[in-house]
Amino acid sequence: MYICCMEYQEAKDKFISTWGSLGTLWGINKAMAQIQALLFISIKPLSMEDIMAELQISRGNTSMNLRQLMDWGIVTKELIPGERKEFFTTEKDVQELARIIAKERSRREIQPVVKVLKDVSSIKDDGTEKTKELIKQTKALHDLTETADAMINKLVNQQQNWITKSLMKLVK
Amino acid sequence: MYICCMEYQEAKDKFISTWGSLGTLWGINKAMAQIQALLFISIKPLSMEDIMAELQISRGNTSMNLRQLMDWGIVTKELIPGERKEFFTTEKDVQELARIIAKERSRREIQPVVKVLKDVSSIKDDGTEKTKELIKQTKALHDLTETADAMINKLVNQQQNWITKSLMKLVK
DNA sequence: ATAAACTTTCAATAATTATTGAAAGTTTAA
DNA sequence: TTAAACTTTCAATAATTATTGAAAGTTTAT
Repeated sequence: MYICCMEYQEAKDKFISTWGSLGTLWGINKAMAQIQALLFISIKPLSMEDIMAELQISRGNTSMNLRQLMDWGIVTKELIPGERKEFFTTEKDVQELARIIAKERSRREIQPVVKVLKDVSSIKDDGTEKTKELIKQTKALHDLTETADAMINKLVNQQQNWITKSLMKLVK
Repeated sequence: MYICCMEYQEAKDKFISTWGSLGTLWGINKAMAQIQALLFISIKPLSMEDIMAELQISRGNTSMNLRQLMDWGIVTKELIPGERKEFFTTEKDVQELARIIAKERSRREIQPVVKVLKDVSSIKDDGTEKTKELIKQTKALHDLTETADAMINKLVNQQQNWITKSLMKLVK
């Protein structure tokens, strides 16, 4: 029994810490990613106490990061009848999770950059070579960023269905 | 003429600082992203002095970040005949840039995570519900991450040719 | 071999970002 | 209304990450 639990615990810890450090990749901080990871593999909603105890983080930290996860739309409060405490769950479907994250990142980070690129690439061409280069390169970046963003959103919006599978074949 | 140059300078500064703060999105720091941005819109190779002066950063900082950009394969040294100094250029084609960045990020960050997810999802199923959940969820994440990574790499590897265009239509 | 011109390294410092914990705020039960 | 149970806020602090600058290293020209 000891062996069994060690195995589970070890795998769990490894998952949570890895997912936590991956946080930067999808633009969130360590604690936020770890809380999400913990909820993601939990078989029931967790309270703030549970999260604090599992991840060894303070009440304030837990509260603030849960709030952010809720702002992202990844975590939701769960009211359990007869319980005074609040409980939390995360979206369990990876497809839906990916969809939400892609949409939020696009809105928060990519769209503002696309706008700047558009503005910069729209300055008046005064005929100098450096201005021409600035316009040309920012325009290229604008088009690429917009296209990539659109494609990721489209892809992520598909259910894991025949479309994705056909695309995989086509792209291969 | 003053107006003209202000316009250019303003647009340039805006581009460099925006691209710099976007750095986190593709996993590099501000100075690194700014150096790359500066080179990206420059009409000729720049020396370390040029970069230091333009971005107002120290010699050491410039040196270290140029080195990292070279490690990424985004920036290359240019030897100019008769010049003692080293000059630098960045990849100017956005498609190629995207290809390099996607490949490097995949190698540096995504692959290690895929490996952990694979390991974690491969632990022995001891029959408990929590273990089953851990295995199920990390497996789902593994598949998603691997698929997404593969697709991004594939997409980014295409030249902006008929394939990409057909995909866009299909996915729309 | 020497010195000038240049680049790299790295310990010290600064800037930024994350975390804590206790006080203030809120909700519920009695 | 009060007090207990709980959550949020936020100034202080800790941890992390970026930046500096000067010393050490390298290359080239003479």
